Order: sequence, then structure tokens, then C-alpha cells
Amino acid sequence: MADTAPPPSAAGRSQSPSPSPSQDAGRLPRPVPAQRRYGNRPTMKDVAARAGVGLKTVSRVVNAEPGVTPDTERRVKEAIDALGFRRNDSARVLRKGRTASIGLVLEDLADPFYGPLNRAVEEIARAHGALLINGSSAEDPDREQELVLALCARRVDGLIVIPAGDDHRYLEPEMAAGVAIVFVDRPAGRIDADVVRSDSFGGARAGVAHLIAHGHRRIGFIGDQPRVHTATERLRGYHAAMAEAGLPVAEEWVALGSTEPKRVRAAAEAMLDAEHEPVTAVFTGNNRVTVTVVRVLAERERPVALVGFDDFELADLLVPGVTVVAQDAATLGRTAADLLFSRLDGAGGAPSHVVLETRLVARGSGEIPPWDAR
Amino acid sequence: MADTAPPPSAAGRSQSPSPSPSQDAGRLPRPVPAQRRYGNRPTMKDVAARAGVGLKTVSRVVNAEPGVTPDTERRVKEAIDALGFRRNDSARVLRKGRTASIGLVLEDLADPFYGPLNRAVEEIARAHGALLINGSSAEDPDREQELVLALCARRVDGLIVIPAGDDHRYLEPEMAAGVAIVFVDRPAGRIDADVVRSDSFGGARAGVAHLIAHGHRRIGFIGDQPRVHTATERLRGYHAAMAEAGLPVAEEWVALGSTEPKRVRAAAEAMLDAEHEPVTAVFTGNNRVTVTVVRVLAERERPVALVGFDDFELADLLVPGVTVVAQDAATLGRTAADLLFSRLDGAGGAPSHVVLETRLVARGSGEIPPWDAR
DNA sequence: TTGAAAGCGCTAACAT
DNA sequence: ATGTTAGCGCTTTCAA
Repeated sequence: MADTAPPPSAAGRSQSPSPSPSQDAGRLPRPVPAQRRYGNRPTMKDVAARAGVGLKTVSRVVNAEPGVTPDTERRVKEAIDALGFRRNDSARVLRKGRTASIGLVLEDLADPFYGPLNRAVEEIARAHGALLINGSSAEDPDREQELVLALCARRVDGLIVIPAGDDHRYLEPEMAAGVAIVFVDRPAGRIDADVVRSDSFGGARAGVAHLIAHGHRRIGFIGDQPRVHTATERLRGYHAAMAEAGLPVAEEWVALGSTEPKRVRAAAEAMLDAEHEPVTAVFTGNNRVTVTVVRVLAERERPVALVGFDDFELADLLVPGVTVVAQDAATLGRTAADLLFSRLDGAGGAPSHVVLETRLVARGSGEIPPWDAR
Repeated sequence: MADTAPPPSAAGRSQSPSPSPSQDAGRLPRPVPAQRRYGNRPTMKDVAARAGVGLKTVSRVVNAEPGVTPDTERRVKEAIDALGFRRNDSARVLRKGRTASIGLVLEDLADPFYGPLNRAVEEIARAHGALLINGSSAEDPDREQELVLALCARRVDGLIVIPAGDDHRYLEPEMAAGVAIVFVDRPAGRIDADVVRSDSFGGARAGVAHLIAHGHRRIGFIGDQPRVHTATERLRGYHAAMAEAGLPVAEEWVALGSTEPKRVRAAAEAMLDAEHEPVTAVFTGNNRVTVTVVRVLAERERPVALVGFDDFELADLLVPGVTVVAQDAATLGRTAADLLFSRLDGAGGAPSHVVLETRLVARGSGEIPPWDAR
């Protein structure tokens, strides 16, 4: 999209040639002077020494455990402040077995659809005292797997995954080992696991039916790659609506593929400008596609109707307003996170499949009549 | 909101009474049978036992270190697969001292402005083999500190922070201990640290000058809270542009505060509808504010000019298109991440302050002449 | 109330 | 080429 401004000046390359940091030059051949990790951070042992107490006492103070005299506590706290001590949670985690962190793997951190979802998950995690580690798969199954396994190696307590791939059997050992995993937006492939998703089929069917109700008979569908579950579900909804209205579907009216603007634009133009049976309305399979199609339609004379899956900011302020099938990303995230933490709290039982309803929001673009209406 | 699927059923406590995993059962009065953490995941020791090799050999295979016969390697790998072993990075980290993870603290994960930034940081982190832990401060200084310190306790190698607070002295011990920290969007408060930000002052000055060039003399400024550095910098730019044009600024034309739509709407309406000297143009301090003001202006008859700080998706498709002072969030993130990793790679030197230029993008709303022009 | 000792699972350093 | 021994910094256990 926008031009990527080059970093103005090369970032501060002003390092002086490191004046021989430490003096421990000519000494005994000690293998390694028990050198501290973590940039020589003080440990509980250091705090204990400074406060003149035992290690465990420091631990008690740090963790606010009972059984420490106010006076001792004060001395320990002073030592902590003086040394700038901060507990090393890595070590704690190793001992305790829980990391108090969960992983969130989504498709693209930059996609505005995931912002509210990400935020909702974070809020719930925070309420449970857990940190959120996240990353995006860039819609690449290999990358998804790599990321998910890296998170498992970090021993996240649980994982929320928006799957890019369609085979998640690689997760079986992890799940058997007790990692809780909830899939969002799309079900897991070839394993049975918790899922929270929107009703893609029903939403798309309703959206297309809306267009049909407004007089359209030749309706295009532009969606995501067929590998993506939501894409095929929405396409199924499209076919269902058309079939229910007794309308035929020409092959040229359906275009699945990447959400890359160029591809979407080409697909849209092809079905709009076809000699034979140009479409009078378009249903778009997700917000990325919708935005590009809005651009294409804005350039043309002939008014073409549009309904898009996913709501997006400012959809109401465009002219015409964009009619959408809205799904609630925040609720999706919140529900998934709640489910995940209930699993972590010990909830057993069969995997649950939560399906959230969508909502058709009419704003104008979906109510445009066909331009060839007689 | 939607139905939060109730935890299906209560806890799955179905582990059989541990069929005495290892044989060292009837021995000394060992306090606790060394029970495994992490949901009984296999460890390198288990793999070693199963493959009939030493622990270190497993470690070598797992880390692809040299010095293992192809045959041994095969046996170890078989054991790994059979057991579903996955290295515990918590332990690794404890030993190695580096976590290969960085933290990103921003204001709001749901704000579209941060999506591309987040994504850019993630890409760089990934290129360096690091994971990204992130969270949002909700623009609350206490929450920022809490989050940052939690990340430090996890011993992230470095931190990228979009500061909410204005006093970051609490980071001094961390930085002294070697945690690399780069601030983005706004400088750190009361400490000297690396910063990567846009030229808020210059951008705002240019934006306001643009309005002045189009004939406006009464221009409003609606910005973020005065605590936020960018807000005051942009206000400074506004004042500079007005002063340079010899224009007075009425007190009622300036409104700093929360970016909450209600507040922004009230502020906008007040300055637009003033009896005395209503403004004919508005400069908005960030994308959240801009979006709300666009809504307000869309409801009115009188055409009011608008220039906003920050670009946003679809700004070009609104009618009129919204003229903005664009900053490149992705480059901001990329530059900060590059700087962070250069620090982690040992780059020393004084803190660097990188300032990225902004770009005025004229799209229509900023070129509307004053409605009272004679 | 306090603390010493034994690991958590891994890697570094040193045998063999 | 492979194995053994110490820890990393913390919590757990148990004794004082």
C-alpha cells in the first residue's frame, strides 16, 4: 500500500570500541567464574546475603507468603530495592510447571478484524494473571505449525489458534500432554478440539438472500482461498441462497483466491465487465476483499450492489454505506479465552463447538436495485 | 453479549494411579516421587532412557549439534517421536540466560494504527528467532508499569514500549541490568533512552499551514490528553503554524482530552457552533479523533475543512476524502525493532533519537475553503 | 519464624 | 562420539 518511507538516518551507530569491559584478565584458570546470566541481575541469594537472612525468607517476602516478622520483611524489602531485584519468572516457571502465559496465533496482526479479538483475549488473560504471547501465521500452514510448536516449547499453558492449515494432528502430543487449545474462527483440521466461530454459512446465506430480495439474479461471490474453512462455508451459504431462490450460478460468478488487492480487483472486474452475463451485485467473503471491491465499485458508473462479510470501521460513512454481515470479533475472542481458561481451571468434557450468530447490517450498498431491472 | 459456552463438565481427573513410571520405586523414603510438572511431559532424560543413550546425546540431537553418529541420531529421533518429546524452553532459558523473546507494550491492541506496527515488529522479531509477547496499557501509566515489569520478570531480552506514562525511572534498574528498551511514538519520561517517533510538531505545523493556505483563519485543534507527548507536540505545531501566519488563537478553539467519541464530539460541536467565533476548519490530533470528527462533520450542512494526524484505511474513499498528515506505522515499528536488536547484538553508544518525517496527503477535506470566505 | 537441601529440565564444561 | 557433573534461580519439603 502506502510507500514505505526509508528510515531517515541509519540508527545510532555510535558505539565506542568497548573499552575492555571487565578487568578479570590475568587470573587463575577458573573455568568460568560462575558468571551470572541475565546481565548480572541480582538473585534471591544476593538479596538474602545483603539482608542477612536465608534464601527462603526472601522467597517468602517476594511472594507475600505468611510467616515473616515485619522487621525481617522490612530488611528484605530494603535489600530488594537497594539491589533492584526482580524475581526471575523463568526459574519460577521451571519449578512450578505453569507459565501463566497463553499463546494467540492469528492470521495477520495488521488485519483490523483481529484487533478487537486480540484485545478481548488480552483482557481475559490479564484478568487471569496471564501474559499473552502472539504471532501471526501469515495464512501459511507451515508457519502456523512452527509458531504453535515454539509456543508449546515455551510451555504456554494454553493456546488460542486461528488456524491457517487444515491438518492439526501435529498437536496431538501437545494436547495429550495437557496443553489446552481453543480454535477460533475456523475449526481444527483432522482433530476434534474446542472451536469458537461465527455462523459463516448462515451469515453468507442471509447476505446473499438479502441481495436476491432486492431483485438481483446475477450475483458474484469473491472469497478467500478454498483452503480456508470460512471461505468454503461462505461459498456454501451463497450457493444455498441462490438455490433456494431457484437461481442458476454461472461459473464466472465465483472467484476464490488470495485476498491480495490485485487478485480481488481482477476477479471483480472480470465478473462486472463480462460480455455475457455481468453480475449486478457482489457478495464478498471477508473484510479484506470487501475493502478492495468498494474501491473497484467507486470507480464505475453503473451502480452495483454489495454485501460484505465482516463489519469494518467507517463502513457506514462511505457513500453508499456498505451493507455487511457483521460478526463480533471481540465476542469471538472473549468467548474463546473464557473457554480456554475454563479448561485450564480443569473443565473437562467433550470439545465444545460454539457458533455465534451473525447480524445483517443494511447501510445502502446492499439495497441498490439491479441496474438492468425492468 | 453472546453466549459464553459453559465449561462442558467438571474436571477430567482421569489419570490412572501412575503405574510406577520408573523402577526406582521401593527405595529410600523419598519425600515425593519426583512428580513431573507440565502435565507429565517427557523430558530429555526420558528420551535418553528410551533410546539407551546419555542425556547429553539427546541434547545434541535436539539442538542439531555435531558429534553424533547417524545411527545414534536415528534412535534418539525415534524415541523423541514415540514419546512426543518437546524441549522445555523454560529450562533452556534458565540455563542460557536469553529468552529469545521481546516484549511489545502498546496503547491499545484494537487501535488500527498499531496493527501494522505490531506486525512489523513481529516480522523483525521472527527474523531474529524471537517471540513477541505483547499487551496494551490502555493508556494507563500504572498498567504500563505493571505490564513492563511483568515482562522484565519473564526476562524478555528487550522491550519496545509506546509509553503511556511520563515517568520511566522505574526502568532504571532494568536497563542497568541489561534489558534493552526502545520507546516508540513518544519519548520516555525522565530517563534518556532510545526513541523512534514521527515528527509530530512538524507534521502538525504543516497540516495547519495547509489549512491556512486554503484561506482559513479560525482553526480548531482537537487532540489527545495533555499527558501524552504527541498531543502536546502536535498542539505546539498548531500554535507555531498559527503564529507564523500571524493568526490569533482563541481559547475555545483548542480541546485536549480523552479520545472517547463522546468527548470529541462535544468538543467539535462546541467549536463549530460557537456564537462568537466558530471555526471554519479543524485539525485533529490522531486517527481516533479524526474518525469521530468525520462523523460529526458528515451530519452538518456547512462544509468544514478537516486535516487529521495519522492516515487510516478508507480515508480516500470518504466524501470528501480526508486530508491527513500520514505517519508510517510499519516503518516506525520496523525501525524500532531493528534498533532494539542492534542493541541486543551489542551496539553501544548514546541513546539514539530517530525522528521520521510525516507526509501530507491531500484528499479533499483539507482543501475546502472557509464557508465565510468573502 | 526461619533456613538448608533437593530438585524443576536443560546446557556448559569437562571427562571418557 | 558419548557420558558425567555442575549448576541456571527459583519453589518445595522438611527440619530447626
